[in-house]
Amino acid sequence: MSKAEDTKQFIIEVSAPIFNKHGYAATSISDLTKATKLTKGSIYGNFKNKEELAIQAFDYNVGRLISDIRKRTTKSSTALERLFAIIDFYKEYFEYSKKFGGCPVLNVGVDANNQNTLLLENVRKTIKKLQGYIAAIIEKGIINGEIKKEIKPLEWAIRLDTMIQGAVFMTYTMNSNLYIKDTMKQIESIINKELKT
Amino acid sequence: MSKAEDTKQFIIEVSAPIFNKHGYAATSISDLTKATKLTKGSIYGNFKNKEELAIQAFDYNVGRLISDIRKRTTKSSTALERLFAIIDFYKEYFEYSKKFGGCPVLNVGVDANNQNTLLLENVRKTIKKLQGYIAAIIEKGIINGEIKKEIKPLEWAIRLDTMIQGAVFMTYTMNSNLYIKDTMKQIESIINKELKT
DNA sequence: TCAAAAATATACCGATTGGTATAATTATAA
DNA sequence: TTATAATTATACCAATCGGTATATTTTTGA
Repeated sequence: MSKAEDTKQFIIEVSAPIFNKHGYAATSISDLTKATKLTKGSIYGNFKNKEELAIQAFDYNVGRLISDIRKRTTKSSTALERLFAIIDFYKEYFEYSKKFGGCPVLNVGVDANNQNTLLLENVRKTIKKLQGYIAAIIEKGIINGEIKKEIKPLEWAIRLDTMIQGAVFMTYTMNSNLYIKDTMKQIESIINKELKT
Repeated sequence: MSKAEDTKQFIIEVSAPIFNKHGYAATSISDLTKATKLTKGSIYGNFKNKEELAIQAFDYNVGRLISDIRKRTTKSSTALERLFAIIDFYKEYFEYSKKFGGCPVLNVGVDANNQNTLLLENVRKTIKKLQGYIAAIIEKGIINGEIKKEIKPLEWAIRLDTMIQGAVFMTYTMNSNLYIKDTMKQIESIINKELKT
């Protein structure tokens, strides 16, 4: 990586939690020059404008997030174990996601709505990717005979993802881990009662 | 109501959906003077500053929301019917909440986090009020013998509310009613299977 | 080593921000 | 009806906004 690519990556990494925490409109370029100790020239030399940087910052955040989820799940071999690995991951998500400045899917999803089409489109892609990933695990479970064959993979992936996002919102807004912890227990119970063969 | 009180109320009503849709930072005073066709003097004559107006706008939105939920639920007499009335209310929430500029609890909850303490505090009060309201219905259901006596009212009220908020987030972010509709069916199933005597 | 190229810093742009002082207008109560 | 008070409009403030032109510095490859 050249010096310039280093700088570009550095700007993204420093900007990502700031954008995520404060939102697009409430993050000024001067917030970013202060945090990076670089100047406007440096930032605008590496990014066309504020929007492009915000998008790359979001992509950086969700890239790390999805990579970490994959790492955790692929440690397990069976589909059910992988599902429970995702649940376990989200049990610690309140602490984990603080380094991003909060949940990027939730924050940018709400922030970009009615405000920034490109950012919103990237959030939607991320959600679909996550749901597709969970659906694939469920599908594998059905093939392996771990999960009931009448279960519709994507339908249940969406259902679980929706519950998780609700828990993340409540936990951050109320500043209490209670919501995530309880929801994850609830999901475990649902998997055992309704999905498991 | 005096002429001045009329103006104040008018400013709140016009500003409320704008703040909710675009967020606190992304809403400028000039956005509000354009929408109200009033001037800065008029707005600052009625409100101390932007924050005070944003808080009153939020309170106006959630006031209407909670009032409408109460109206719907008190039509029914039994606890179970009231729970299902709330579920039915949220089935139409995507269309219903558009007049607010989206869900005020979700939008302001995310927007105010790490940004505006007073607004966030009002969101928390609203969430607690809603959860308390649902818990009271469940409690009544237990007393009436409609709901299993081992059910913990507030625990389940929080659980249902968390699922609802997740569905609202997903529906708005993905611009699809699918999420709310499916989650409400899921909640109906949970009530029938786990809460009902 | 050194010149060309790339990256970063500086200085500036017009526009807009939230907010205020004051002038003009309107409502209110005697 | 009229004087007073309250409200709304106008004109302005310094600060900040996103962005750019250009000067300076640093990196790169021959």
